Amino acid sequence: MESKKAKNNININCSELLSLTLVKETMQLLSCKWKVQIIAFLLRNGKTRYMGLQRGICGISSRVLSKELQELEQNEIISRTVMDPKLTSVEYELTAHGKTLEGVLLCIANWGAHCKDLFQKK
Amino acid sequence: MESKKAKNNININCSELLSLTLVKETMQLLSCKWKVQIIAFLLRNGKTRYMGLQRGICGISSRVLSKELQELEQNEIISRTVMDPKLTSVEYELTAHGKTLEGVLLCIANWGAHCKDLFQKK
DNA sequence: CGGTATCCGTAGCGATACTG
DNA sequence: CAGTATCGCTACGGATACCG
Repeated sequence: MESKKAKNNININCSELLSLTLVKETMQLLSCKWKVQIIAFLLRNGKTRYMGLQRGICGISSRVLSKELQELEQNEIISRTVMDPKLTSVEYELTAHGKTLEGVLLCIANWGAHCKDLFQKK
Repeated sequence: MESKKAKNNININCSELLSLTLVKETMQLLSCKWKVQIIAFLLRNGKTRYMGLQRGICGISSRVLSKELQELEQNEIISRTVMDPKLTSVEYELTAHGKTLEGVLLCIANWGAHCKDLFQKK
């Protein structure tokens, strides 16, 4: 869009730009209001049905749950399985790929814990 | 691993809830549109002035930059130093605490890279 | 230079009703 | 049960203009 005005002393090399892009993209995958909760829930509880998710994740509306599940499915983080052809039972679970997010979430949680310690000491 | 599932309710134990809270809170700290870019920029370039940030982070408006810097400062991720009492020079840099986010960002970027590989193979 | 103040459009979320 | 459809709100972000 805009022209890069990095004529001054700002240099960004390729690999750094790349990793920044990766951070941004990954954050976008996760930064919706409920996505991390959905993922965390599935990490803990495994395969779960639609209503199970809605009951387990307190406060999420049907509309939003549906939308975020679709997005997670598009990104192949979760899989959707229709157990009953009459749509009376659909199961969601993390894909193998989705499960690798556990490490990322732990990393984030760890930092958060560290952060809390720091603020409590003051 | 024993997971208690009541008929209607799903029980989550304390430590799990706690870590989920930590993930959510940390995500909130970072999930504004430009924050990770500000942090990444400061990780690379170190101490930077206001205009330097605005030039370096392509597309951010003055208003938003200002707001996000304030929030980052409140969370003690960055520090703000007035170099000139007439406000002609103000420098921002990561605090020691802020620098610990590098690991988290790397973790996220790594996952993103892994993720891309996976999609390209298909 | 380093911000605020103001205005405005849109995306995101919530609540609710409804459908197959 | 597993979703969509509809509506309404508001908070976020972008574009200026302006100020000390």
